[in-house]
Amino acid sequence: MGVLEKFPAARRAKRAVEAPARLPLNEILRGDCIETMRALPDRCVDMIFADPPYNLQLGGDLHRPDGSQVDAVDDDWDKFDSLAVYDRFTREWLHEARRILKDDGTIWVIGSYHNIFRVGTALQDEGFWILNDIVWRKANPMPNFKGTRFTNAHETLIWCSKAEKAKYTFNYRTMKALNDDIQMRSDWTLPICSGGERLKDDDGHKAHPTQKPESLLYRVMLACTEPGDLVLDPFFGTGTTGAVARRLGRRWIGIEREDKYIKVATQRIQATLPLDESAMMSIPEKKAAPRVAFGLLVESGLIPPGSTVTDSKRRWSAMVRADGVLAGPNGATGSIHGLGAQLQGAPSCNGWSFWHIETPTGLEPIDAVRQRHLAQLGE
Amino acid sequence: MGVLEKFPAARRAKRAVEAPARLPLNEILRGDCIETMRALPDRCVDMIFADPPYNLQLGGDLHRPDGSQVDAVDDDWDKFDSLAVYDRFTREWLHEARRILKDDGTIWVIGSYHNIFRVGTALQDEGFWILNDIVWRKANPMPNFKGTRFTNAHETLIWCSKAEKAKYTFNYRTMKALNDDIQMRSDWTLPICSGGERLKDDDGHKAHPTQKPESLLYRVMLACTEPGDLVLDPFFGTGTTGAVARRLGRRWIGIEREDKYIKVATQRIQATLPLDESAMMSIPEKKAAPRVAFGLLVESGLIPPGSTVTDSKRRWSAMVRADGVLAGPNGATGSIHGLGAQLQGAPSCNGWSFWHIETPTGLEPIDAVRQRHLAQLGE
DNA sequence: GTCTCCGCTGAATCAAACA
DNA sequence: GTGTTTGATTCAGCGGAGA
Repeated sequence: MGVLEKFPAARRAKRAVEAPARLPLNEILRGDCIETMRALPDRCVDMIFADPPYNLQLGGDLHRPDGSQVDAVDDDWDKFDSLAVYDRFTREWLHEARRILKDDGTIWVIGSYHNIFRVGTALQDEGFWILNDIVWRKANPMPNFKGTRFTNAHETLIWCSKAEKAKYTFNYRTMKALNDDIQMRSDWTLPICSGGERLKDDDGHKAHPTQKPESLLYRVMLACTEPGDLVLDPFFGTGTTGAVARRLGRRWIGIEREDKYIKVATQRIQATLPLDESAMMSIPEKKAAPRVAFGLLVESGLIPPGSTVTDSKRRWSAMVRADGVLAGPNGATGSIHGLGAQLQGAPSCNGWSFWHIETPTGLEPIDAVRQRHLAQLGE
Repeated sequence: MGVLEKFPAARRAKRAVEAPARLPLNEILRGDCIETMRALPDRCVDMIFADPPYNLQLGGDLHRPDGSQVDAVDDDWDKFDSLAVYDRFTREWLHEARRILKDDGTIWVIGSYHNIFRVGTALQDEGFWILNDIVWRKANPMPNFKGTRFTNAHETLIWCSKAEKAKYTFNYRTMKALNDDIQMRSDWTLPICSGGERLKDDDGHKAHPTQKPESLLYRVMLACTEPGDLVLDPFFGTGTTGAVARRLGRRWIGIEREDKYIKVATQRIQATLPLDESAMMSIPEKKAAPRVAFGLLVESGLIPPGSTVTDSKRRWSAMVRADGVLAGPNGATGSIHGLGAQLQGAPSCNGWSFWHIETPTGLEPIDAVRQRHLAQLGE
């Protein structure tokens, strides 16, 4: 388990090379999602976003567990039969999705209470590891006209890594920045897709019944992919995933069965302009900065040997030795981290923020010295 | 499907008589929930509220950034050997629950992403008919300390009738009144249980690791039961269900395995005073003011990435990045507030009034965009 | 008595690089 | 793989201490 955040350029470049040349990039593949995924190689996509059907009227692709064909318009088959059919369909496409997902990739699936519990169970059973369930709070849901239930005002997304210990990309800082510097929560309030964003067919009717808002895909992709990553959407519909991927400089593959949606999506994506790269940049993560050993600052004279460091409340102090080791009270010594932990009796400690040096304007964390040093290196 | 609302007094009276005299009313039954339910007769309760173990599968210790340790749920009752074992347990207790539920009764089950998909699947498989899934948005959830995921800020409740065509009670008007005369939605924002409501043991530690807030049960019971109805909670814990039932003039049965919880719950419920009947229909409730992050306007395309913002006198300008961060002159970046303060050399700055966008009619503060967005949300 | 500051806490599947 | 080292990481609400 681990988070890949702002990984080195080498890895990003590797990603671009990894994908076999024969992969159909930035294209809509026409066909059944399961069969079409079967034609794609193992471990070739960085993220999968899936908005599977949940009306159980899935057409001729569905078979009962015994193999017999299901007639979707035949309402004789009971609820349990239909649930079993839906489960089978879900497990099949998730199985293929898992095969073609890279080991450090993630999958997102969106649904409502009609199907999301089946999907979540199938995800866990296939070995995916749930990282979060996300609630999309619709700012403007359709009211419950009959007054028989609560207004169904949300949908649920499930976000999974490929396995419990798998690494995955999560752009924590970017999400925090997007939320006014407060951690992004698992509930997202976004308007439904309407107005000019809602695609219409030639008759002026909505082109697709469940077109998702671009803002939703925008947040998903900003959170869990890097520019250049490959995103697959096996239920492409009107191509919201493709449009947002193009806008954010991600590559994409769409799978869609119906020609009318392929037509609409193709036009839509062609009309979408990629963002300028400077506008796309995500927050540089601290983890990406080159490491600076404390000893380096001592060597450089930025923190001279023999100087004294204290914690912010001056409860403890220590002397900086020439080798970068701190000498604390009662003969205690250690690295900036080790001594800080030792004195506080804590399991661990970030010495960079714990220790401070005296300046004319007051105490300053030694991390500030490191940052100045880093800034100097960068020039 | 049908809703029993404002049913005639006759029906209410009938309910009171229906329950066999031998039913243990307003009592905590000590024992395993499945075995104990087996001893109850068919179709005897009007509602079931269940807060089963979540099967959290937590790993090692978790520390806050300040070094303190998170007091995690490590109780034996939350440990299951596998998902299969958990599923079997879930199906068994749901099967008994279904048997003792009246045909026009409803069941509520609460859970998190660890277990709720298993629960939802099992509910559907047992023949329950999902009416809504409800999201409890926690006003004050625990943050994600390591920055590895989205803050897990909600739990999910599933509300079911006994069958697709079953009648059930839903007090639509009560819910609407409770929500400032707007239909109650499927997402409820409520604080977690803390402060004086949180029960402590003799040592001053929390008596139960997962005590639910009374406000949650209050809303559930107001929505789906009538005074005099019988509510069963098979995982009674510290008795929130019993306390709220008593307060609202409902009858209750609790099932709990552990003596320490029974003891606490008994005291608690004895100390709970039933509401005056006239007071029973209203809840004072403060509505949280919606907070709109700048990034939300960027995501929504209201302020497109790449656009330029300036202060009112056009002394400074900055570019809006895709993540909602502003990129100013000389490589300076920051949030709308942070960069504004930085450029002015001020300790702080209200970015909403400081930054403006160009419009056909001149400069407009970005707060105006926010206000229009809020108006659209209708919140 | 009032206001401010500080500390504590909550159903959590919570690190990564290097030797 | 395993163990060690480095160092990254938090929000809202309540209540007690202190001004």
